[in-house]
Amino acid sequence: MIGRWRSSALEKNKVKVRRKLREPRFCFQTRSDVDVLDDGYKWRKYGQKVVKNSLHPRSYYRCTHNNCRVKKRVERLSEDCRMVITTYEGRHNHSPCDDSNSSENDGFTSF
DNA sequence: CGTGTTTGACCCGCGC
DNA sequence: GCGCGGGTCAAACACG
Repeated sequence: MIGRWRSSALEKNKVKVRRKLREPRFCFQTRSDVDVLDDGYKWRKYGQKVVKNSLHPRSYYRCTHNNCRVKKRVERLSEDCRMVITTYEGRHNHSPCDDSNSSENDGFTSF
């Protein structure tokens, strides 16, 4: 069976994983021809799944930062292919164009 | 050579 | 208790 032995760290590391995901989710509806809107952050696609609500596949993006675990969910409307729903999950702990002047853990901790 | 993208499989929570 | 829907990860491939 040459499948996927994902049991690497899954054997006994079942603890602590899959937390509550309590981060607030910001949903934005944008009418654009492109799926991903460059808002200043870099996103890396980590999955794609088709849902019943939409006849189109949903794309899952993640911030490619070191200390940023913000997730972005891009869904397309079945009635309007040009309309995409961008759902931001979590909060960025760095500036959009992070370089030198980074806000880092400054005010986001209050959240 | 490195990073990003793509796809399939696996896991968990909820509904019936 | 079982089935289904939804979400995540990891390995391979393509492009810069």
